[in-house]
Amino acid sequence: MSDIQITLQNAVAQAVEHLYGTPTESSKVLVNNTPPDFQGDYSVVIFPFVKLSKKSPDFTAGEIGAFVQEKVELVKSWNVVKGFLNLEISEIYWNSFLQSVAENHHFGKKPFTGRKVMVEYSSPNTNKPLHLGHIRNILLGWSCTKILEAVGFEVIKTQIINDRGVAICKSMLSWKLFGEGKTPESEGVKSDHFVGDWYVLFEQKSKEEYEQWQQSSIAKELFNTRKKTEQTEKEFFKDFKNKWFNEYSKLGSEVRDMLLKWESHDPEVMALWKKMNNWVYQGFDQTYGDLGVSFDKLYYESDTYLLGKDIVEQGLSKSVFYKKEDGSVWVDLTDAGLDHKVVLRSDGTSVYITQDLGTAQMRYKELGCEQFVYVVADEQNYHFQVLFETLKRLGEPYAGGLHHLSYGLVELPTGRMKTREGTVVDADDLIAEVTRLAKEQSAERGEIDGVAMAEKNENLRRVGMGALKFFIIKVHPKKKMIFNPEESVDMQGQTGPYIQYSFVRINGLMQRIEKEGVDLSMFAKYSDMKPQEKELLVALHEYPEIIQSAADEFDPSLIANYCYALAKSYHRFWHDLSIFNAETNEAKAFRLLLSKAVGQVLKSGMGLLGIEMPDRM
RNA sequence: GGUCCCGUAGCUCAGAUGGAUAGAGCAUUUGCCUUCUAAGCAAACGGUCACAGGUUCGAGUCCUGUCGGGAUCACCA
Repeated sequence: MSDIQITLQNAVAQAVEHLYGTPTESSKVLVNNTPPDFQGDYSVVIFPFVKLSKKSPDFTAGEIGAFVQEKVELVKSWNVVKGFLNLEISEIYWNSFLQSVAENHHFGKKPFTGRKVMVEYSSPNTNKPLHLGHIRNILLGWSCTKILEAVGFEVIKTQIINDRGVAICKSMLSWKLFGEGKTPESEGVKSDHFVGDWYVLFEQKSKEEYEQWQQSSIAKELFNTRKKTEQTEKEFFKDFKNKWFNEYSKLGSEVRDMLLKWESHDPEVMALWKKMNNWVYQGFDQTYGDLGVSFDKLYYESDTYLLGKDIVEQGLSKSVFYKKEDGSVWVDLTDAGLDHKVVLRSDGTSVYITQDLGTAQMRYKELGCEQFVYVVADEQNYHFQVLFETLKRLGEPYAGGLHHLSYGLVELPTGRMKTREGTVVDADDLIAEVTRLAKEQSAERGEIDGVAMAEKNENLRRVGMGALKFFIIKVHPKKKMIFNPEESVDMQGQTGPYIQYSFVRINGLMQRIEKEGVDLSMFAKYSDMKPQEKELLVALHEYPEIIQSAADEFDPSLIANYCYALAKSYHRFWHDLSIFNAETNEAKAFRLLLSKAVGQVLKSGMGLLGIEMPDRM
């Protein structure tokens, strides 16, 4: 609710009490924006008061309208349509509002409140490069950090790196067996892709080994004795794959051996592990840089995977957890609609959730945040429900401030991306592709042919990335997304470049103001406001509320849709009205000031999405 | 089977706390650059808001059920 809407709510509530003698809670009064086809700026829904007035909706609206106009100076006029009271706000209000926006680069943002939140928005595995799914995760999370900052939080941006386990051992073993000492430099391959390639090779070699093994007499015998009725050989071996890898595979046993050596800190394995992970980090850094994101604090699973044992002890002593005869420890969450869940294995080792419990506690002690946001795909909804509920029962002080920003998976028109089928959309490829597209389209237009190469490249990089980022962020996080690599991302219509283009138009005006030294102070004498101008003012007016709801709901798509709507209104305004050649000097000043304000808000809003504005395009 | 999420135009998506005739973009068709950048503007076409009940002055929005799609229910991470 904006200040003016609250004023109107209060006035209506007063009117109802005064006219019909029944006190009404002002927050219950509905004050919406008036739809474009009607005259007025804000509309009050009158139906709820009809019971009190015992008169017709339109008559009631008239009585309330007269009272409100009397009471609130800023209400210039009112009219009634079918039970809706439409109120028009005076130019004085809009003019002073416009001036305050144009003068304030932080319009819509709140000052620092002293509150602190941690956002974990990337959790990559170190055995392969980042892909489109990671991009959605990272962009949503990054935008979320910007939005939380805008409402006054100090935000600690973190990533947890899954740098240990079977997966990275596969890459390591594969390189050790077949690598012949090759390096990313020697092969001229981006270093995280280099590591990923060895992982892929491992899977390939393992598949070959499995196929060969299926011909052995042991395999034939297993098939004949254990197959289910009607099961073909192919089906049987498909199901058997994990068991084979764990019990019969030579590569499988070598990987497990390597994992054990890693756990016992074998120097040779540790050296190899560090070497390969460093290659991956180098590659990740470049991709993060291209995406324009950064972190304040890094967590490595190799440091945290043993955490959580003491929290299990605490849980047992508080009787939040219970122990079975075999020594495993459990939590019973059935009364919260969840299930029984293991928190410690019978052999005393951690499971995934043990680690998360421990990490949460450690972070709280270390960072002192009151809120924690985890940006993780919706596959893990259940896990986070269990995690949060468990922390709550343990009485952790931050338990009320935990939030899982859950988002839907990115899918291809053919379904989920699959490494095995080679349908994974690689992050670096995609970034290169959108940049190429932006350059191609710019060349077709020829608008900035004369601009210096470096400046041109930077502008077009922003356009390409703007297209990609907007494409992803405009969709509500919890919805799954379809991405068609054939069509890639658009640059026309409801897109990032569309919004950037409206900014570029404004930027052109601002440069001209500077060159020609236009005096904007006479804007306040402009009184004949056009609908296209009012529409922009109303939109600007909503910006602070939009940021607040985006923060409350952890939903950057609200900002994206807002920016699009604002840009759309601006394009219409630009088309319909002359700005520099306006009818009067007052109109010219007003439109230029309005343009300036719109430009600032667009830049600010897109900044909350992690999208930079080009100067020219 | 239990729990959760989704179902809006041919396609991709908007539709705060229930409010006025359900909106954009893409695609298709058609207009608009001697005037501030046409990555733009305007128009046409396109809908039983999955279906059936219910709540009420009013339901795409809330409740119940049905049907479709997805996720998850490991001493995996």
